[in-house]
Amino acid sequence: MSYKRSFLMEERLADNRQRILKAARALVAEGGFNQAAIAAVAASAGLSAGAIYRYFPSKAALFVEVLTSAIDHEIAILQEIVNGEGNVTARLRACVESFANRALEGPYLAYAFIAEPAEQEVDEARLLGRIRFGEVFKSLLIEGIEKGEFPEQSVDIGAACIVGAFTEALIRPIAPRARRDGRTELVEGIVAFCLRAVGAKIS
Amino acid sequence: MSYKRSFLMEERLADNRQRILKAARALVAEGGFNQAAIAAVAASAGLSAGAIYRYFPSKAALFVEVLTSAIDHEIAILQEIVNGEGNVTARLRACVESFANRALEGPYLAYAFIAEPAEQEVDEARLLGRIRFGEVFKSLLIEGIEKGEFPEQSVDIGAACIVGAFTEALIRPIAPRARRDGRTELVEGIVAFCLRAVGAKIS
DNA sequence: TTTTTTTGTGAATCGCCATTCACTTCTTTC
DNA sequence: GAAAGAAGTGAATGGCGATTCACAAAAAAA
Repeated sequence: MSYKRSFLMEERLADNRQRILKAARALVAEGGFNQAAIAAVAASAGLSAGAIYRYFPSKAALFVEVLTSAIDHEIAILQEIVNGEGNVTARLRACVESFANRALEGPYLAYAFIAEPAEQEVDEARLLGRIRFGEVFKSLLIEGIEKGEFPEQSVDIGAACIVGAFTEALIRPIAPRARRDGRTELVEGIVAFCLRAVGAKIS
Repeated sequence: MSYKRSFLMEERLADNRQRILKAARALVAEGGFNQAAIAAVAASAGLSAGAIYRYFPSKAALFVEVLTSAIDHEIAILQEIVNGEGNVTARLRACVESFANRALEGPYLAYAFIAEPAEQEVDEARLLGRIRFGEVFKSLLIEGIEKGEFPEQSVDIGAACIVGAFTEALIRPIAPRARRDGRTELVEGIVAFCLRAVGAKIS
């Protein structure tokens, strides 16, 4: 009667799904969303174009998942830092540094995830991601103010500004095909900006 | 022999061109680049689709011009402030305020100009615009440091961060269709953030 | 093994718009 | 006013790539 997938089958399917996601991410990483046509993703994942649609309802859905899972990962890393040791200022610094360094690691990927135009849905996912990043910083700001490390200030706006600030500063060297020298200075500059901006004592 | 356009004819042509630009801007303002198909622009300008191509080589070129001229206008306003009276801190504040207020005035337009996905060329123009905005702030930063109003700092990075910060903070309430209450607070929050960030004395 | 259900294939379809172009209408020249 | 040139029209074209679909291969049920 009813069809029951064997365990191996289950696994193979799950594996296919993962391979599709991985292929998509890789293509985005090397050429942005443009390079990542369904046909290309399929080929790179060793499947046919049609098969993709057994795993994802649409191209947009696929890329939303690619983006979202990347963001999840990123957020997890930041969250770990936030929950870690040290005073708030140090942790804020660590967050910005960490994010910036990883972004500069894989330029195109970061560009695509931060700024490259894509379909509506992907864009919405991106906005959501930014908001989530904002939340992380917001929690730091709140803690910092509570502990007297930062002066009273609007945490919502501050959080958004921080995200915007380092995001923008990162995109410039990333976007076209800029060199990566001065990377340390860049990251340090961004960190300094953000720390001053929140009113941290030591800059 | 050779055809010479009468003065009236010249004028009518120039007028058409302007009308096309205006129509395009209006469409973008009300529905983003998506709403602004060539056919729609043409209709709205009282011309046929084909006619557009007598004035602009391509859709991209048209929108690049729309965007660029809007940016020019914006830059001119900021430049005026920069060249004006008062200490650097005050002028920086005025720039941010002025920009933010205008952006909140016409939400969709600002969104389109700051963030909405569009064709490659338009995007490049947008990046260029951001850089130009950056230059304006950079000049303020340099002056501020010279005059001792701001501490020593990386002006390039700082300028980029400022643009990113207020841009991001503006987009959140703008992007979907947010309310405009708390506008004053928003603008004030952004200004405060930026002033602290550059290390201005009074915040 | 045969039947049924699921998964995979990839060429054909389809939608979407910018762009073109054969033609009409208006301007200028003679 | 007629001829020649320019501007305007809008339906047809063209390209692109996501999505579908008729069919094939593979897996589970019988």
